[in-house]
Parts: sequence; C-alpha cells; structure tokens
Amino acid sequence: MRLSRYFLPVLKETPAEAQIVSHRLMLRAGMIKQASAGIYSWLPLGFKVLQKIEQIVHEEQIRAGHHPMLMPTLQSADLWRESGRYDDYGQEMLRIRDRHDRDMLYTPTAEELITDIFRSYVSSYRDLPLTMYQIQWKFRDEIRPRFGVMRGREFYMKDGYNFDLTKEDALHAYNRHLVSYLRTYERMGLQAIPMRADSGPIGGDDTHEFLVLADTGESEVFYDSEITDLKFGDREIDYDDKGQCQAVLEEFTSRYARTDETHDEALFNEIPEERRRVARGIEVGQIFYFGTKYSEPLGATVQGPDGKSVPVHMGSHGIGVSRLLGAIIEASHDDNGIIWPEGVTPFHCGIVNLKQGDSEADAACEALEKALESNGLEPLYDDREERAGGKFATMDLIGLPWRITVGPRGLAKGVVELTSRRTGESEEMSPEAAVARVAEIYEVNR
RNA sequence: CGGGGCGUGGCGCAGUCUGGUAGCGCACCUGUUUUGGGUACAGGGGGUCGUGAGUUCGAAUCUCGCCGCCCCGACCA
Repeated sequence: MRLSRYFLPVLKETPAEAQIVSHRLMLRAGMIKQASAGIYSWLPLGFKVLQKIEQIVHEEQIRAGHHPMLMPTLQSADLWRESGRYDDYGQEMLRIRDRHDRDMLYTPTAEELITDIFRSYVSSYRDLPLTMYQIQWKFRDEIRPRFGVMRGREFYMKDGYNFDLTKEDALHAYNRHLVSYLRTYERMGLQAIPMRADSGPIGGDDTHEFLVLADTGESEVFYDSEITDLKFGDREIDYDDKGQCQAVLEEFTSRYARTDETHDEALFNEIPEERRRVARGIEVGQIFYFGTKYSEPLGATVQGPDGKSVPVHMGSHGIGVSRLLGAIIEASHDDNGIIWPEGVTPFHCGIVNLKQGDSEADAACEALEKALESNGLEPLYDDREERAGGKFATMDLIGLPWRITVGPRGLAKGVVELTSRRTGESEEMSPEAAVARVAEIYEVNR
C-alpha cells in the first residue's frame, strides 16, 4: 500500500478527550473517530487491526471445533420476557420500539436467541455436544462510557454458547474454551491470565475472566507471581480429549489469581509473601458454565438415551474483540507510539523513502514493495513528499513492528536499513536480504 | 444518576472576569528553499464562537433554557 493513496489521518496533537494511552494513540494514529459517547467509527487502519484480531479468534474457535454463525443485533423483547431477563437486565439494555409498537432491543448478549435456535431444531442427545459462536456488534448502554474502545457502548464481541447433555460434558466445553482462549491471546502477543471471577447478570456457578495486566486496567487483581511464568506456547492439544483440557485448566488455575470481586484475603496470605502481587488488569474475555439457567425457562431439552427429556447444560463464553485493540496497545507501546505484535499488525513492514523523487530511491522502494508482496506480506510504503523525520514519526506512531529505510547514502553502498520498532535496533543489509529476513520473521509467527 | 469541568476554523488552545464585530500554534493550498529523526521564508483559503431565547446602540463575552462531550464514583466484555 502506498501511504499517499491510503487514508491515514494521523494527528500530531492529542485530542483533549482522550485520557489513557491506548485511546490517545488510536486517535492519533487515525484508527478510530468518535461518533458519539462510547460509539466509534473504525477508520481503515483501525479496521484492519480489528479484522486481524477477529481472524485469529475465528481460527482458534474453529480449531476447537466450534461453529461460526451470525445472529441479528436487533431482537424482539418476547424471548427476553420468556427468560426473565427483559426486566432483570435493567437500564444497560437499549430498548427500542418499532413502528408497530413492538418492543425491541439492541442485543447486549445472545443467550436467549441461541437457545431459541437450539430448541427449534435439536431434540436428541445424539446431536450433542454442540458449540456455536458469533462475532457480532453488541450494545450496552453504559452509564459512563470511557477509555475509547475499552469501554464503549457499542462493541464488537465474540460470544459462544455450548449445549451439552450433562454437567460433566458442559464442564469439558468450559475447559475447551479456556484452552482455546489461552491460545488466542498468546497469538496476539498478549498474556491474559484466567482469574476466578463473579458471574454478574449472565449467572452461573463457574466463571473465569481473562485479564491482561496493565496499570490502566479497571479491575484490581491479586495473584501469585508464579502464574505469569506459565505459557501455553505451541503445544499440540486434542480438544476432544477431556483429560488434556482438564490438565490445562488445572495448570493455569491452580495458583491464586482473582479479581477484587472474589478476592479472599486469607487464601491470598497463604502464598509466600515475595510471590504476592496486587495489580490492575483489563478484562478481555470471560467464560461461564451456568447449567440449565436458560434451557429450563426456555424449554431447551433433549431426549437422553433413556428416552427422558432433560434440559441441556449450557455455558457462554466471550472475547471482547474491539476492546482487545485497546488492551494490546496498553500492553505494547512507548513514548513514540504503538508497537504492534507481529500477529495483529495492520501492515507487516513499513518502507520509508528518505528522498522521495530521487529516481534510485524511488525505484528501490518500489522493488521492495513488490518483493514483500510477492512473499505474501503487506508493506506500507511511505511515498509522501515528507521529510525523513516526519516519516519516521508516522511509522513509530502507527507501530509497524518492522521498517525498511531506504536512502541514497545506503543505496550507494548497496544497502538498506532494517529496524525493529520494539528494540529500535537497526541493521544494514542488501534489499534482498531485508525482504528475506522480514519474510522469515512472519513465517515463524504464522 | 451524584459531584466537577468543557463546548471558539480539521486538531490543540487564547480571548469571556472588565461587552466594541475573532486571534495564535499545528494541519491544509501556492511558491521558493531544504532533505538520514517532525526545515525555513513568503503568500493564501477556511470559523453564523454548540444551540434557542433574552438584556443591550452593540454579545464569543452578561442572563435563562436546551443539547453535546470529558473527568471522579457506583455498574460492566
């Protein structure tokens, strides 16, 4: 992509309304524009990252055996009356009336609708287990939206729902989600720690939240420092194997890690003092097992092997896709701007032409652009009539992890410069070597 | 919803107290210059000062209403 043809409205100054670093950087990097309180337009750069994150979530859900689908954002109030949540949910639910005076709502979550789909078509235990999910816009009419996309009213969320015959099967689904979430966050370059949490309006007995440690997090968290040493890594796992999933759950939840809602001071104090940590965290996902809370009132039953009808055991599972952009930036930035992890970067590599209009520099940049593209990579070539300083500042701000700098001085020696955004380290090498190196970096991260 | 604050070219702000017909920096356009970490100079375009009413010879400025936005708190992926 040529920057001169792209739409990248970067700002030198920070808009006054932005308080936290991720919000400031998203506005300055031209990723989002506020439309109204807690509601944002996603400009091309922001949308690109949103899609990258969405893609990783899809891949990991499908890997775990879950089926993607899509449900509407506007729903009839009827189902919600049936479950009892039309009254319970309160002011946070945006209620709308259509032209026929029917009560509608903008979905804050979709347990009712998915359960209705299930009960319409599934009547035998032979169709279980079943897990379906969607990535769809949600709306929760927060009293006070803030922090940009971290606490918007409209937000993009992956929500998944499992249906199982027994509690044991449903807990396996719970564990499977935990494993898939660990993989998902790690692919985005994040460490998200599962913590025992409170179930809130979704209800249920078992629930874990996934938290990314960050000073600007909204939750206070308490944990045993040993937990941050755990990595899921690239281990192979059979998602149908109950034992394997259970073992991962135990590994990642055996140490103390709780949010303030469920914090237990006495238990916490049993950890050796030097390992006790009190910090803040950003919630980027949550998994629930809630049994028959929705299947009973909504009549989602199957016939078991014995011919008797029983309500199915369910759970629901969410990942805050739009919030993740904020969380990643909070966890990965410096004074000059964003530092994207390779897994979610909007462009794989920046190309900075230090002397636009110089025929050799222009030609070298264009050749680099083509070579990177033919390796399946997306470069962003800054071909604007800008000074070098301005181009560097823009690249640093938007956070591409790798940058190739091309100028007449280097070209005279047959080299360009490859720079890591994260470390700032530069290395001179031939253009061909730079392309090969970048291709290799992304091959490993694929 | 309780408490606090703000609304003036695209962005950041001054001007409001003490009423006199709108200004600065950045960005943008033109030209010259410059070019390895936000170049310098010259010229230029762009604002019914959130909105409605009132006071006044005269309102960005004073009064009242409304709308929007932000911050702290309770609530939340």
